[in-house]
Amino acid sequence: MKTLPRKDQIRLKAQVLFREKGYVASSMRDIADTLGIEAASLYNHISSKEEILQDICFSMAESFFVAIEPISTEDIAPDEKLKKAITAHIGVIAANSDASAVFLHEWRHLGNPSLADFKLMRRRYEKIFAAMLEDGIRTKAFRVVDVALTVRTLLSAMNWTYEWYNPKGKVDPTAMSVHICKLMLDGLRS
Amino acid sequence: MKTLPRKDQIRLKAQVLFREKGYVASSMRDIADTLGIEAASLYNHISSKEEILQDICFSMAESFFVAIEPISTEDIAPDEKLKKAITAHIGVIAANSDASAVFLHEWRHLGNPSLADFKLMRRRYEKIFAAMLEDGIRTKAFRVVDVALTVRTLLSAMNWTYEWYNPKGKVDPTAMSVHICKLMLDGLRS
DNA sequence: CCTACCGATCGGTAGG
DNA sequence: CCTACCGATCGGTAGG
Repeated sequence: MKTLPRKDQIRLKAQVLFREKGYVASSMRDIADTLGIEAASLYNHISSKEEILQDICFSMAESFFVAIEPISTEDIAPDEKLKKAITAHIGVIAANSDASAVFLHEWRHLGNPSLADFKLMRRRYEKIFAAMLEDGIRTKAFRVVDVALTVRTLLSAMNWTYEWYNPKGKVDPTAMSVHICKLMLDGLRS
Repeated sequence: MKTLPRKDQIRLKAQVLFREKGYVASSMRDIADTLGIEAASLYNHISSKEEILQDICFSMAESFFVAIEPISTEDIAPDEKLKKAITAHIGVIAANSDASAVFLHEWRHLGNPSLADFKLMRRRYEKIFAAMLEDGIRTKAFRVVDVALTVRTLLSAMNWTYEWYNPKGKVDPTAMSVHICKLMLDGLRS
């Protein structure tokens, strides 16, 4: 039961506020209140409000890459690989639902150069999924689809799931993953 | 080439700003600047900043209902009905991409009672899609799925499309609809 | 970590 | 539709 470093406590509380009210509408005083200190005291641990947002966004990006990259290089069937990737992605979201919400919605309030870096990382991440789809198309495991469009649809289908881990988990991550895998691979038709 | 009423001009300019910077980060002075007037002058046409957000959110909600409700009562096969509904929904987004972005992301900055009304409308809208899925499951056109979960996945798969009608339309709405219909009904597997 | 405070900006009003 | 202005609040700093 070790107490976290103050900086981590700040990020954790800020995540919840940023998710609930949005980054811009959350003030430093709001964050300080949740910690029982004055707003000015926050600046002993962080240098700016935006630094908190940066920490959240980039550490989440890191988590997604760490989860997905090893899978992308595995030598398994395309449909199995995609399933593992979907499951891993949703697993990261489920384990960090507040941070995921912030990562997904508040990144645009980053200033440059962080904003440009963030967009590049996102493109890199999309390309990993694109490569998995292209592999599947080439080996005839998947039908021919517009890859860019399918990647975006797939990511959107996964990225709303943080909402279900809101206050208390309604559905477990495994069930979500199984559902989305099946829907994306085989569709709704019986 | 009739000039729009000032109030509509305000909403149109605000849509673009709210989409780009978010509702909270967009000031009344920002909006006034795009119209070449002073911030104080806006209050001759609207009563508050939030009223603009309300107008955008509720007029979009209205557009979605107007598009989807007639389809929901048609007497056609479940898969055809779902296709028409997806096409109609994406059509509304494509025709109002700025307002759609605001509708989808900024609604939470509504105050009560608007916020509560908005959430109710959204639930009503989800139920229309849920009923279409349940019909399909009952008649064996669709396989048995978790309906609530599938509705959310489907809506998410459709609702990112406003991004592709950003500055200039990259893809036409018809292509987007065909793609998403096919993916949702038959999946990725060949 | 606090007190005390800064300049900037916010949504909005009064009065014309 | 403008000038002039309001109180509130913002992110952040100085100094201890």
